[in-house]
Amino acid sequence: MKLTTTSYAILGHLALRPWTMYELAAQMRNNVHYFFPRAESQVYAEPKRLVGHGLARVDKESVGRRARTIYSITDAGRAELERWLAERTAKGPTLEFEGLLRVFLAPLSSESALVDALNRIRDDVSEMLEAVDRVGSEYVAGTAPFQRHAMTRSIVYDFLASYAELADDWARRSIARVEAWPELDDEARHEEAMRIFRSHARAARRRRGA
Amino acid sequence: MKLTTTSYAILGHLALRPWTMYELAAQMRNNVHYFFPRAESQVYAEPKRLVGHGLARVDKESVGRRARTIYSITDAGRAELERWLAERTAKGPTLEFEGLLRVFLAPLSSESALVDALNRIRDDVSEMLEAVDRVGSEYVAGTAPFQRHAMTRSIVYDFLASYAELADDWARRSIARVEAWPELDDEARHEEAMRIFRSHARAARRRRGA
DNA sequence: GACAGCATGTAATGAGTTACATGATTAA
DNA sequence: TTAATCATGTAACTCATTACATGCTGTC
Repeated sequence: MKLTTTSYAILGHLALRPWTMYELAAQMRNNVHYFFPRAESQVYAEPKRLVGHGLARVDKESVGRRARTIYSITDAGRAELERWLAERTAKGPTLEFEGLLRVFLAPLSSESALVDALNRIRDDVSEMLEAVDRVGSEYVAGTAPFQRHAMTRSIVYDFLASYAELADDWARRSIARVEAWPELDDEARHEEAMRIFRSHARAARRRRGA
Repeated sequence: MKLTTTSYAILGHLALRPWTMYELAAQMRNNVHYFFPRAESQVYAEPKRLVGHGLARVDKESVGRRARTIYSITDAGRAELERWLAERTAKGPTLEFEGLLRVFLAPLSSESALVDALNRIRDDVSEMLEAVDRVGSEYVAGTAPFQRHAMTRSIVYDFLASYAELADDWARRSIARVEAWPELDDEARHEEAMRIFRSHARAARRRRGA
């Protein structure tokens, strides 16, 4: 029985309540999408495997002539999920960031391409910023679907919101830096870059001290 | 001719200077690993495809009886790379974060499992923090292999360092929050969570105002 | 009568990973 | 002479993605 992390993501959702795959796909899109993105086709495929392993159960219902399939967790599923949650995390966080690769390779192209890449990043981040904000205001209003889990959700939310804010702030200040380059000579530009390296080095020292 | 982003990552490195794949693998491990992670086997496979497309060239050298294969970019490769760099970025940044999924599902397990997951995250992040710090001090010392690209590299570095600092700060404060839970009643815990949501909502409003 | 949203998939493909294998060189 | 590092891959696999395809239901 080989389950993937995706399997446990779905199984975990089934432990919260039963879902149709359509609902679950929507839920994943709103909630875990920013730290565990999966294609919809996966969301539809996984539960069948879970059923095959006896970890989930299917119930057929219908709305008029349209069928809907409701999946719920079984006792075996709950046990397996608990086992997994007690396990040590397999993989550290990974980031995949094509835009940053373009910044990295920017000396090979033009400054305008660099600014374009940074602006494109801002567009992508602004979507995340909005999504995060939407979820946040649901919790503040007390209307979130899992309001009773507000404490743990606030931890996840704190990360996601901080991350999105950081990405946007970084892109903004970087665009400003690049736009200031034409006014600086080589020496001044280099010195300005060194300020960045040094400020993070200072932060690292503070961290080690604490 | 279908090239992947990985192809362009390699091609971009070849545009900086010729490399053996061994050197390049090491370079990727130190530099782009945190925003564009790829298995070593990929790094060895890609250049052959590039050669097949006429974008790179191989030269055989030898150190004693040991062969080394040096890859360099061709004019066609440089042109193709320029074309790609002018193109609009295909994919936004994505994060894959199993640890955060465990936090998300924490209500299904124990508080100690939650703290374990957060501590595991800190371990993973501390590696990144060290790696970033190592690279940063090379630039500060003026001994970095691509010192002449310090300006653009400082942009990439700024993101990576900020990100690692954020992740560590977040994990720390979250552990502290969870550890304070036993001293609070339900009401107080909920209120404490709401403070998090509200503080990011305030940040969002400021952002919209600006 | 049309369109947005509900609901569920399949087929083809592929990019990338894991695990392994091999051997030369150099510094301790 | 042992270990680290230089150097280069292959084979098998698998997880996941892209791109459809289909049809019902409720609402404007």
